[in-house]
Amino acid sequence: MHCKLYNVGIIERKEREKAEMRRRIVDVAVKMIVEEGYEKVSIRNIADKIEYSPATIYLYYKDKDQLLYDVQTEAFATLAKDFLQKVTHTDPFKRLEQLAHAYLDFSRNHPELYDLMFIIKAPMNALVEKEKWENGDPAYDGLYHLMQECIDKKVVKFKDATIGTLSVWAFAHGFVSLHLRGRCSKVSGVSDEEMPAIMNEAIKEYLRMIKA
Amino acid sequence: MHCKLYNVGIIERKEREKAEMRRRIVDVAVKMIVEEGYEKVSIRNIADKIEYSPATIYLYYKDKDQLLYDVQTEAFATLAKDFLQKVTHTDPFKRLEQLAHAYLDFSRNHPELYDLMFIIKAPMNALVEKEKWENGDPAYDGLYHLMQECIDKKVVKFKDATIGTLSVWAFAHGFVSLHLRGRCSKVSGVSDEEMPAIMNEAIKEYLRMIKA
DNA sequence: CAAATATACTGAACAGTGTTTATTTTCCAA
DNA sequence: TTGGAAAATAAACACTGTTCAGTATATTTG
Repeated sequence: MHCKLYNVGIIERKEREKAEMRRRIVDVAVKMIVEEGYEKVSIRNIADKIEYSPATIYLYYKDKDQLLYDVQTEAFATLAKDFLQKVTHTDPFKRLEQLAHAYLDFSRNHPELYDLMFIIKAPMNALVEKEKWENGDPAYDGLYHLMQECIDKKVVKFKDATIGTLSVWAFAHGFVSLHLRGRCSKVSGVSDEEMPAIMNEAIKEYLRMIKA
Repeated sequence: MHCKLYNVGIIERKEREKAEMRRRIVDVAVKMIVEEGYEKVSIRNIADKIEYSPATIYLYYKDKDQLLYDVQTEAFATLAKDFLQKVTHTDPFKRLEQLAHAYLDFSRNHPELYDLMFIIKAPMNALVEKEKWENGDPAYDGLYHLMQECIDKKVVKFKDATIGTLSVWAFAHGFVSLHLRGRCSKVSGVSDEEMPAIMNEAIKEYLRMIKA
């Protein structure tokens, strides 16, 4: 007769080992994405580096999208760390300025991670029939509450926090993504070298304009 | 002795045929990208539809990136048509408003083309060691000159046309691309259905803010 | 401890991708 | 008609994500 297999201690250890394996997979994927670029991240390359067969990856992740979702989680964690360290001011509008510049800095320091977080489709495929994007939510929420505070204290022109939040985000993301995907330089004499300076200038001007 | 091969008429016909083949390739690629999505566009699928072998494509295009660059050219041509039809006002600021809304409309009517034009990396790889992005240039130039006119007539707050142009473009593109790549819905209760309305609202508010 | 079974892992294959090369077919000029 | 240039292709190469049958390892049971 088939009955209780494995005692509780072993089950716990197996779960721990499963989690550890997933960690190893995600860690090596993050390393590869940062050091060699997103395009070099393949199941086979990951398998090579952790010294397992490619098929083994599929015992820990349903597909590559799910794996990349966990890599994205990691990327958002490093962004959160940046924010926590750099967004310190007590004045809400100054905090908004710090946040915007921290966002731009992150995109420059970790362009491949930024790509995975905000541009690449793959990790979002892991969200089908899920209603929340847990990875992006904390960052969005942080900006949203900051925006709400700015509205409450009447330091910005926005009336609606959602529109204010999305507007600031879209403005920054628009610049970053056009630049990352090579659409800015090579149009009418805007070179790649001058882009960071122009972006900073534009963001400053935008913040000046939304200021109440 | 080896001497003048092919008379002039035949050479001309051959060149015409070469151009016609490229047309067929690009046309079918555009059709596929619109009807089946960018991901379904492969050299083999294109070859199937034009009834040639995959290797033949490489007699007319160095690689897929070069092919996609020509598809992008086509996409920009349809955007230009939209602009020409919809951006008609004599007042420069109203023309700016028309342009912004035409841009958003285009992204909704042709999301896959928008992707190829402004997000996907591949077509830009065709530009290595080229200093100008001929595809994007006319659209950028149009907005730039419009912006310059707005600045000259003091109907916008911008002082620098480059920053003004890039700012408006980045703002619109930021919204469109975040939405297209599924980053907007599924964050803190912003659903996919309400996004177009929010985007219109945000653009209107932005234009109000840049107005002098 | 040995046998039975549940779990972990992998080699090999499948179906795709972009691209190259050797070979064949088609076309044109002498 | 024949020699040679040009055009087209079949087949292969080196990748990709993914699946599955079969092997190896762990763990529980008799």
